[in-house]
Amino acid sequence: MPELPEVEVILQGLAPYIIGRTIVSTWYSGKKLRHPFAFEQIEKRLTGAAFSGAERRAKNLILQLDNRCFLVCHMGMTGKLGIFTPDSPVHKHDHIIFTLNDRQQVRFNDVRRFGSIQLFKDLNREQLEELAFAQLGVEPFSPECNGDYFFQLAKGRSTPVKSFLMDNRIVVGIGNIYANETLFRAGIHPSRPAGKVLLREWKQLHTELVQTLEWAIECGGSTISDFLNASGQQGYFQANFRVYGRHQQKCPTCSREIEKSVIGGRATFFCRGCQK
DNA sequence: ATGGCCTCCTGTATGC
DNA sequence: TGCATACAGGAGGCCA
Repeated sequence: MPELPEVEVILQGLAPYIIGRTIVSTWYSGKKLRHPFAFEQIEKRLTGAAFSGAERRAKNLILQLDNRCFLVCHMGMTGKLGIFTPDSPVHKHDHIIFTLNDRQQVRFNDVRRFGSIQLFKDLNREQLEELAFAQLGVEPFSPECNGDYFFQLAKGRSTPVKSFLMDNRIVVGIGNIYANETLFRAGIHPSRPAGKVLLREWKQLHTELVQTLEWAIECGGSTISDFLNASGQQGYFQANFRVYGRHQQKCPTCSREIEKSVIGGRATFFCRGCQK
């Protein structure tokens, strides 16, 4: 589910509800998540602490507390963070609930449990970056992410350009949906070796990438099966998909049939006519 | 170093 | 209707 736009949408929806609020109590289902949930430590360190900031890094949501602690939330495939009132029924796959001093609750729900919430303590933002995110590539919206950057890193690489785009050591936040959509919009065939993509094509691809991600955020993200924002609403960028999930349908540009293949074990959609 | 495959987990869709 | 199987948005680990 959540790629960069969806995480951004959750962030924007969540932040106004939590900033300045204090954690009163924490509940944990006890079920195993992608990374162990340090329940006892979190209860001990965060009870009484207030949220002082919230930001997105790659597909992580970083929630900053006012006592040199951070909660790093990753949604995995099916994770959701939402705001609930205490009387709304607990869902089957709710795993973590923070109750705040205004009685509202932040609930982490994750059917497949590929997501996680991790505690980082006794450090500042800079140290968190080194500790948790040192291996990550550039943010798509940052100035250092541009056509030249892609071109330089892709030199000599035979990996398909789609896999290259989804490699978070290169650039973060791009999952299967936005890799498919961006490559279509840039006119680049997903299985082309990354090293064979020309500089001008990388520049075009970068432009399309930024525009697609921005547009998706404005649309509230993409809801394929179960993405919901922090208020429980669906996104509608899926209405603007041009290739993702549209195999055997006509290409919106040239009317050829959109094809489906598998690259790096992931469903891949493309138009042979428009993407070279 | 690189690229490809597998796995964690549950729910849903598909085919027999 | 029931059952088996494939597949789904992420990402890290393993192996060649």
